Amino acid sequence: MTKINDETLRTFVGYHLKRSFNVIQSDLIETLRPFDLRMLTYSALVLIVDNPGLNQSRLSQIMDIERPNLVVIIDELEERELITRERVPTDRRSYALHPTEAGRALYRETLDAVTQHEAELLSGIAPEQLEQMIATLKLIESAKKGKA
Amino acid sequence: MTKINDETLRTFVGYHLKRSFNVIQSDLIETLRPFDLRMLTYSALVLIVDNPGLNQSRLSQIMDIERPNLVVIIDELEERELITRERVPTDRRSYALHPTEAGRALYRETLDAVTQHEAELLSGIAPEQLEQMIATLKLIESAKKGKA
DNA sequence: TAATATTGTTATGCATTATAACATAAATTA
DNA sequence: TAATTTATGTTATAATGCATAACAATATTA
Repeated sequence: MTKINDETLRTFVGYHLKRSFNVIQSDLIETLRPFDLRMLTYSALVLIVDNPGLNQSRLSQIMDIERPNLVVIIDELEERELITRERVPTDRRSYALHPTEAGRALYRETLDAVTQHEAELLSGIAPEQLEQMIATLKLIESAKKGKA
Repeated sequence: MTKINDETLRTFVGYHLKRSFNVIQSDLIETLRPFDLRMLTYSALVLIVDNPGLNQSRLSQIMDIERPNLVVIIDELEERELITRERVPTDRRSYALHPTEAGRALYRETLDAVTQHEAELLSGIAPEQLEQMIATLKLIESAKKGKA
């Protein structure tokens, strides 16, 4: 059971990002399981509650997924009566997405659960250290190259 | 074109991790494309070159993927004659994975390319700041809960 | 009005990840 | 030693994630 050498990969920031994200993702998946939500459906619900009336195009942009892939997510949320699709009078191509009362209730429940779980997972790390990391992560995020 | 509010999601460390990782991942995918390598096949190649003789079980552990999923990756690397599978005399169940000379050559080429691309992508960020972030990411990584 | 662009959708394919079941071989136990 | 259990690699299968092409309906632009 000799230890494996991953020092070469450790020279990459992306490797560290992926491995630490995996840890948080695993925890999040377990946290959301009792609510029968996956990461993407959860993100969509949160964004719809916080931005009532937005349409699917805008939502897919902020979520960084393609429009076709969002359709099934919205289908599921609508099927579960957590959100509604409403025709927009001024642009009859698009739907305005709104949360239902049940959607807002689930939002509150899950927000508490997710917040608590992440806080517990990261409880050994100083808040200022996390804040500083987030600042750096934002810099990386804004380093994005044009996708064309 | 009103701006979307994602402040709620921004309260989660995981959200920042995912978004910044997406940026690095996109860049990495483009960097590896000319070599006809994907992230997983690349990681496997690097780990095999750096740990010649390891078996698939150990490799799947460090790569955080299931054994069955590693098989196709190893198949591809072997098919391209970048690595070899050799029966281990002392344990005839497992294969010792070794890089070929072509595998080592590709390793050197890609390592240069990936290193340069990541450095360029992150050139606007102070190295000390990145180091500090990596230290925090390691803490998160080690916060992993038992998967049972 | 005619041409072009946008929104949401369907269909499709590929990559990633997880699980069950299995053959072979090794390790453990009775 | 014999029987049981465990480990390794494999196949098959399924769920999810993600990307592209093509389309109908509608809006915008030329």
